[in-house]
Amino acid sequence: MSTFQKLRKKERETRKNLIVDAAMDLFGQKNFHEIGMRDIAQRAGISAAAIYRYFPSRDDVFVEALVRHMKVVEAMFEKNVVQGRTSLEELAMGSVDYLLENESVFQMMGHFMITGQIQPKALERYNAMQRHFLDMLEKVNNQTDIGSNSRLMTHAIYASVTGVVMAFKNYPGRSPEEIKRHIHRLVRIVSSVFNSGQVPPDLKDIPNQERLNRVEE
Amino acid sequence: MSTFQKLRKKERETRKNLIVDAAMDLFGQKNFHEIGMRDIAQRAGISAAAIYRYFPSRDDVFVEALVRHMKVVEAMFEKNVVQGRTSLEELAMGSVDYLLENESVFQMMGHFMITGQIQPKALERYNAMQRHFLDMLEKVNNQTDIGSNSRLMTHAIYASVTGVVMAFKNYPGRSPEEIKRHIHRLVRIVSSVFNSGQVPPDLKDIPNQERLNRVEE
Amino acid sequence: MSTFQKLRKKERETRKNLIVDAAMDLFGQKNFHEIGMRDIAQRAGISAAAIYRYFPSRDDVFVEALVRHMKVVEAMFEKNVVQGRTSLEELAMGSVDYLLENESVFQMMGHFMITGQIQPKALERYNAMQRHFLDMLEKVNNQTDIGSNSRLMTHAIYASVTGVVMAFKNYPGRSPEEIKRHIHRLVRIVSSVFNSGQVPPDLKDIPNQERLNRVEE
Amino acid sequence: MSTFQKLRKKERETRKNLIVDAAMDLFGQKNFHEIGMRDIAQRAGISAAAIYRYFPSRDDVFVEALVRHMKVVEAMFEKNVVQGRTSLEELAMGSVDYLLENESVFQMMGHFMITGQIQPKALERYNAMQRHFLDMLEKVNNQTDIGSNSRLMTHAIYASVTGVVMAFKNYPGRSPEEIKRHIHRLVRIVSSVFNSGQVPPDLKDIPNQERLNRVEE
DNA sequence: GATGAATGAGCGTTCATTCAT
DNA sequence: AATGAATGAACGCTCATTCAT
Repeated sequence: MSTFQKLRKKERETRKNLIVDAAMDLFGQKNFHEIGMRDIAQRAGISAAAIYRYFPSRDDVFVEALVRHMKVVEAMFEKNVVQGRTSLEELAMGSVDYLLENESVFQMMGHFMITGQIQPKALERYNAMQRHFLDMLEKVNNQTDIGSNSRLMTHAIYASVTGVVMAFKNYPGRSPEEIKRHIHRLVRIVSSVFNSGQVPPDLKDIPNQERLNRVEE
Repeated sequence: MSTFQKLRKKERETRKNLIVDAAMDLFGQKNFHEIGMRDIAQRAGISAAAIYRYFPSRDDVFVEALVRHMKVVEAMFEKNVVQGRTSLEELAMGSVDYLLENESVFQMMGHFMITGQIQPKALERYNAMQRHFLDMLEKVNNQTDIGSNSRLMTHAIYASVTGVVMAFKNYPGRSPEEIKRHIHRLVRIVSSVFNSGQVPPDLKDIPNQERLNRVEE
Repeated sequence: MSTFQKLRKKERETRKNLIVDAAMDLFGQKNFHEIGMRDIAQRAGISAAAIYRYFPSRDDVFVEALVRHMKVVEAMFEKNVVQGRTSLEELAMGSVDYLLENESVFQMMGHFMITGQIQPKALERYNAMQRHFLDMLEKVNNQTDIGSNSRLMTHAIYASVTGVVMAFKNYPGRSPEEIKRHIHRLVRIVSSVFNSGQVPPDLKDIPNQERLNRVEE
Repeated sequence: MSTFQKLRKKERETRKNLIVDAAMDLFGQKNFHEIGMRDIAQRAGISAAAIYRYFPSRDDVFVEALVRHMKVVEAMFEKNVVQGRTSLEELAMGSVDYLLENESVFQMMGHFMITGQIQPKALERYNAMQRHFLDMLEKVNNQTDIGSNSRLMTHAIYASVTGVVMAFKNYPGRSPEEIKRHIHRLVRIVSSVFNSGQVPPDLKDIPNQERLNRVEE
């Protein structure tokens, strides 16, 4: 590839970033379905039509935005998890803080969880990320041997921590600081009970036929 | 208030109910965002314009509908809770099933939780309802004395159960039956660990100044 | 139906007419595909959205416009044709004059002839009208017994007269009067040659198998 | 003009041809209105913007393409016409077949005939071409001396043949083969009646003042 | 001379909301 | 009180055309 072409490509990448950034900004302010192409365009300082030079459709802009964030979160923990230097609480707390500090990611996650409406292409990417995150969580979880079905426990922990943010992030009438402190407390409680609590005996291991079409993969 | 006025008011209340009933019905059929004023009007057998005699905007109709749904859930447990005949798991499982069976209630809850965009008046109603639900949960929780800050624990449980539904209700590529089974398993795990797990000592009681502006009310 | 309802219906019909009239006016100025809903709306003095209260889609507006004109033309000749008081030239000349005086009908006919793109519903109506017109023409034609396949001759005459208008109606650089005079001359020539000319022997009658799937019906 | 300039001009002509060729090719594949600048550009292997170096607007490209097509038709007959070896029927049939086989040529002709909207410069080209075609037709017509105003007759024949294609090319519900057969029959009828039919006496010769501003030129 | 980028205007259609009756 | 009518604003998207490089 010629230097000229490289420059072109880089420039193009830069512009894509501009658009995605604009979309992410807006996600922090409005509901997914309230964000129009014109909004994104205005925010990015270009015309709505110009977006279509970089993304084939509206959905693709959002998919790209989501994927970028996922990569950031993954990278945040990857190293420590692999080296076994992370506790469940630490991982949970880190994820929670990221969501608290990145309104748009929170919004996007929520949107996809709630509506379930997601393009196949986007779905694939989203799933891959979620699976990877669950893998990390499971690895950490396994270090604290609790002698029970680890994937199921992982799901429960994942859901609980997610739920803490979902349920209280926008708790009305409280300042961001109060909310953060409250969520932190709840995360510690959740981490603690999952570390020390007991699991129903029949859920310590999932029956075989259920494993075959496990929910998690 | 004259008898005449009373009659007026009652009639008005009846018509409001008709509209809300229509909205609630539609909740079971379509995505919350896909329900238009015309849909509600048609279902209620009136004109779209007439709805505005009773509700100032579309959102208000929906909030009202949501609140009614939640009252249904509360009523489901009220009696047993008061008589001390309900376990944490039972309460959690019942709530979860209701959300699973009422797609749009789930969607609206999520909508309010995630966007945080809700009109003050509607917010008040929503909060009152949520507080009442948390009260019930706390009452049940207190029956199992775990010697720790019960309101905080209640929040943690509430968040965890909520999170289980949020995170896995739309888990892609699974049938509703598989999802229901999976969520049930997770709810049992959550209930169990919260019943038997240990809480960090410093969170067993919240410092006084925090109590003063408690998050929950 | 109550008087009130009748009034409503009539009023509604009036408004529909307003819209159709606007569409027909525009047909005289622009190409079919250049006429937008906003154009029609502006011409009719209403908003674009209002049109959708009376017609389910853009196409339906045009279909309605076309059908109305057809009915007018049919009615023009019906009586005289039935009573056998019309000559070929008279019929041809009348049709031609109608097309010359109703630019929009000319445009619509041309549009449908050329693009062939027409909704099934509209197609059906258009065909019915054309068939009826050809029937009238054939009846007139048969009065002048020329001892040849009359339907085929009818098609040839119909096409020729149509072609005279198509080919010269917009002949550039001529005044409407000049054009009208010229077209009239050509119509007389066409009528005359068809009345007196000879038809190829093998086309005096169409072979049977061809009749079975005759083009004309 | 310098050699350098000549080369320039020739090169320019070559590129114009490339573009027009592309447009002509596309005529065979899509509806005239569906062909965009990008389509033409892609086909020609250049950028859309580059077309504007050679043609001021989209319409100009199309007019040029149309004119070229017509030149092809003229060339088809030129030689035989000059040598007096062509009959009216042969000429008509050849033209008709060309239109049947080149859908978009037919569409564009119709487009110009019906809308009458055409830029002056393009109009000039179109007219010149049409005049030339009428000249050929007249020459053939004159070989069969019918003792009448030949230009008027030529117009009538031209219009009739054109009309046959217009009226039946898109006759709905018929296969292209059926349509072709039918049109051929009609062309033969038209040719025959014009060869043998009688013309109204007063049209055998056009009055002088009319000749002065004859319609045909 | 040629191109990638950009854009304004436009498309048909929907919908919550307002208002005269 | 209730309604039919009306509308402005918005939707995602396309396209001929312009322009800096």
